[in-house]
Amino acid sequence: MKLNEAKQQFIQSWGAIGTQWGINRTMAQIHALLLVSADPLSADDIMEELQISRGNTNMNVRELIDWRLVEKVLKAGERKEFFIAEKDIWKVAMRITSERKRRELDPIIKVLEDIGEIDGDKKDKEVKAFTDTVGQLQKFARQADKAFDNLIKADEHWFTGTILKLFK
Amino acid sequence: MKLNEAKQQFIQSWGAIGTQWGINRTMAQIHALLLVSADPLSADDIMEELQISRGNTNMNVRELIDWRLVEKVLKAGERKEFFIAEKDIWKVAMRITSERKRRELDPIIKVLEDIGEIDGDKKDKEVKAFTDTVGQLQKFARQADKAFDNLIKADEHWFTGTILKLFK
DNA sequence: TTAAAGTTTCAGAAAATTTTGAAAATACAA
DNA sequence: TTGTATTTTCAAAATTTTCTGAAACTTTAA
Repeated sequence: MKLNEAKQQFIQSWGAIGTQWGINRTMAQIHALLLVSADPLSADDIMEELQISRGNTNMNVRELIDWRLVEKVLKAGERKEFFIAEKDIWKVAMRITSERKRRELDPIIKVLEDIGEIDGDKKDKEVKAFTDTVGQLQKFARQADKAFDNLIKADEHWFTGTILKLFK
Repeated sequence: MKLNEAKQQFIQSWGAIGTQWGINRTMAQIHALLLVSADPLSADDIMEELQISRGNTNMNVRELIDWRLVEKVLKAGERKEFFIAEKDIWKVAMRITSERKRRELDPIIKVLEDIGEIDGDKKDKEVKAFTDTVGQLQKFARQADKAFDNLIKADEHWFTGTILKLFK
């Protein structure tokens, strides 16, 4: 398989997978493109490569920067901005994990707390079914929350250089 | 907070979260409704409660059954079908995990294998950038694949009754 | 300053996804 | 069988999400 063909397939697949996980196709494609590019790309490069508009490019690059998956770099003597992706896949996974945790898990825990305590007869089977499920979810969500925190913390500190490298 | 109000909020939140993870809103809402219902519900019950059409109900219940999160139950003397959700959140998490693994991770690994070996000069920095990233992703995906397999296997066997219960 | 290069914004258009509802299919009782 | 209750299907409609492109804005060099 030729490089360009393989690149193209990677970009398309990454886009499709992103879609299934609630990430917009273009954002995933830009990410894929930057992940496999040797050098920083400009907005024009991305537009050209993916055949998308300037507005779309700008919005999704900004979103990727928000997620700390991509950053701006400047080239000496060039007025344009260029973009580069974090290439260490472990770091990428960590950033996505911590970002989704912050944006989604934390709010879930809040909702579960709000609705966990309800008025009404605790003997009523409808009440019981509700509080049982919500209680289980609370426990589960808190456990997951802690687990992710530890994972992220561990990665940001000492572990990084030693034990976790075994898994890379 | 009253039971019905809390139930309603749970259903809405679950739907919103589902959307962010690429699961359609109605599917998540039906799941939420069944999770907090004491008794099995019929298609009519679900339609009534969520104010959705019969077709929509049917499609999404079928999908939930596909995911092994919901099952049909029959009531003696009733011609209608009723539905009930798996209520053990640990099992729910396992099923979602193994289903997404099967549907998504496995195909990713296949794509990465297909595109991992490309023609061309391995000294070329474009080629190198591509194969490096794809190689890292392959390693990562395989590691994740194994980890999930072990988790699922462990849960299906001996562990279930003993060690893992500590985390519930 | 001015103007050219580059970036951002956002209303409307396009595309993708979800939902409806009625017809067809199926299951069951008499 | 036949008739009725129930479930399933799927084309079209509604909704949601994404994308475009041109105007507004910003930055920089001269």
